Amino acid sequence: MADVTLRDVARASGCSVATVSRVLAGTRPVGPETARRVREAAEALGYRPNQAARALRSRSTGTVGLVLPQITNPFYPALVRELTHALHAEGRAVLFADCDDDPKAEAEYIDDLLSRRVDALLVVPADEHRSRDAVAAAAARVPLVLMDRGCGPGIADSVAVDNAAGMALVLDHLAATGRRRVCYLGADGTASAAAERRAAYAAGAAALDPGAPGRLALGGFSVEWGRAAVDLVWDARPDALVCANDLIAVGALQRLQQLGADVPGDVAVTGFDDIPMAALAAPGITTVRQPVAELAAEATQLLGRRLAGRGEGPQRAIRLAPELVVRESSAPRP
Amino acid sequence: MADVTLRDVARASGCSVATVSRVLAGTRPVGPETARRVREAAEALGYRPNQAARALRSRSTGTVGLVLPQITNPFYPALVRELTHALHAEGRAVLFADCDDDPKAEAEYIDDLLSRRVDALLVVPADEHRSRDAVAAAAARVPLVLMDRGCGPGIADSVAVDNAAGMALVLDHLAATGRRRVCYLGADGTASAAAERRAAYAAGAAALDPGAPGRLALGGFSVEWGRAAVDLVWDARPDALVCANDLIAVGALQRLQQLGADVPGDVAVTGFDDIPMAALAAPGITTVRQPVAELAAEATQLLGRRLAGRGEGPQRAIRLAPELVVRESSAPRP
DNA sequence: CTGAAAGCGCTAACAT
DNA sequence: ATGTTAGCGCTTTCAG
Repeated sequence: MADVTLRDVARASGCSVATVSRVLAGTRPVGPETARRVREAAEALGYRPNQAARALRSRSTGTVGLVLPQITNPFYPALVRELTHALHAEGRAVLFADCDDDPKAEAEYIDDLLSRRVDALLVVPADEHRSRDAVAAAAARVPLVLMDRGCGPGIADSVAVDNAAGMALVLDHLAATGRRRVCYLGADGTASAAAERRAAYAAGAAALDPGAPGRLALGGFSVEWGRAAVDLVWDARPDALVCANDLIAVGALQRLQQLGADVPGDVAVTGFDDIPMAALAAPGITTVRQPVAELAAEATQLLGRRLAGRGEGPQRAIRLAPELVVRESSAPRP
Repeated sequence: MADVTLRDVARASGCSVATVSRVLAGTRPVGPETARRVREAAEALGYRPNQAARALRSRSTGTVGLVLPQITNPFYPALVRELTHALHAEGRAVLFADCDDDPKAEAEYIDDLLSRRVDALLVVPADEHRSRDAVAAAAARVPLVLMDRGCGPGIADSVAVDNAAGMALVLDHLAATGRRRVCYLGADGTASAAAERRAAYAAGAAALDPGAPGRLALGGFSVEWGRAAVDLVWDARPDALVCANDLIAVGALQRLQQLGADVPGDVAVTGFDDIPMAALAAPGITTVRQPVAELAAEATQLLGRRLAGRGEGPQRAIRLAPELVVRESSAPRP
């Protein structure tokens, strides 16, 4: 099945390749009768434009690169879904790379995507510091939007949830339902999500109890850490465990169950992100829902603007307000 | 920052573009001294080959399309991860599309990927029947491997887990641990995974109890269905619920908890797939682990063979044996 | 072993 | 409104 090209369509419709190109790309006005003939011929021959040729000539592939640290992190599938749908709706295709939390692999993937001439890049950086050089270099070549995590100031446009606002929602809710001895089970990394949530806890927890800001256990964003962290704070007799994300909360719940603690009777547990598991845990986990669809829409809009405006304009850092989802894990005690 | 091209490298290294191309692509022998000069010049100028041009000329983009029904289905992230890693290891890039369980969108994405000149396609078909035409048409144009689900016989190479073997592992395990009144909570679709697991249950359950093959509730592959299905079979006083996948098992567990049934004391529960949630549920869910990395490796190998061999050879349907993962949800009663 | 030259399929000036 | 023509950057004959 030989590929049918513009020439073939031109021959079949009795006009020049330029005209055919104009009809199919809609770049310039064309006589209605000619246009019809061209379209019929194209249809009849089953013409499919060769995007490689188009890309070579027009210096635009209609493709954006998406670089993630770990697709298996349960927060990302929903983000990928929304991003790819938003991008596809604009006729763009998505080149996907999962760098497995390795900044070195990340740099290589970014490089490869650039050499494949992506029009733009969407990056969730693997590491606040070590991703920086590669991201900055890439941002100098194509429009680039950072998502979910930052990697230093002034690097590129960025879109993320307002972590501080989310943590404030949690603390307000716990205060309103009578919790006072709160503890924070968090992550110690420099990743922006970890740092911002930690800082917001420290800033807001004092309103509940003067000792609260100091009651924290810092580890990683994982279920295992959630289990381990409970043991580190259990002696403090907390009545609420504020977790930096849902995975930690799931782990905490498991360990509390082993210890025979009643949730929410003895202690409330809260998470962050609202991954699917948060709703399915027993009890359901009160958490902060990231507005994933809106994050994706903002990111693609930002890209669209840069792509249209030749990269002009000041850098933007967009923060979207999250929403508190109250479930059983923080129900008020009777 | 103007792009540096082969010409620039040629000029800088004092030889022709042809020679530079040969050095960088390694297609033909080149004098060692010239090669060194070329490589140095390329390095110094920061040369990056333009893949669009390369693709246009060589009729190969080094890109494969990956079409999924739903990235938010918790089984797929791990598969995507393994597939992209395997493909990247061969220097290929991955164009990703999520068709949201819609065969029509799936057909459009496949079409788009084809016009972007992917070298090959990896497809998890959205629907056994309605995906068929688009997949068959695509398979006629590029090497295509079906994964996880089929879509009719004779369409393309395929790689999937051996669902019948997996179900047999579950039934053997339940028999060995003294369960007799088993019920099946399954999916009614024509999707191959649903049909094969259902058939394997029907075939194998008779060995436990003559009535077992008839005790089944059929719905969808979801948590909600798992919850609802328990009520439909509860009157039969089952001592084991065999679920068609882990999501159903999670739902069943939730409903059993509400009913005050003890798992595994009163009733065992098993799943299929071994998604992350299966390990994290309470109790942990006994399930059938799909060999995801091996599935990905087989699929990429199949593609590689077709890509090298110009599409020759008989169609292959590869089935990989799964592994039983025993957790608390099916622990023997004391 | 190396260079010159011919395109891959398409779009964008430049003509008409 | 349409046709002609010149490439985009690269690989690949074909000569030397």
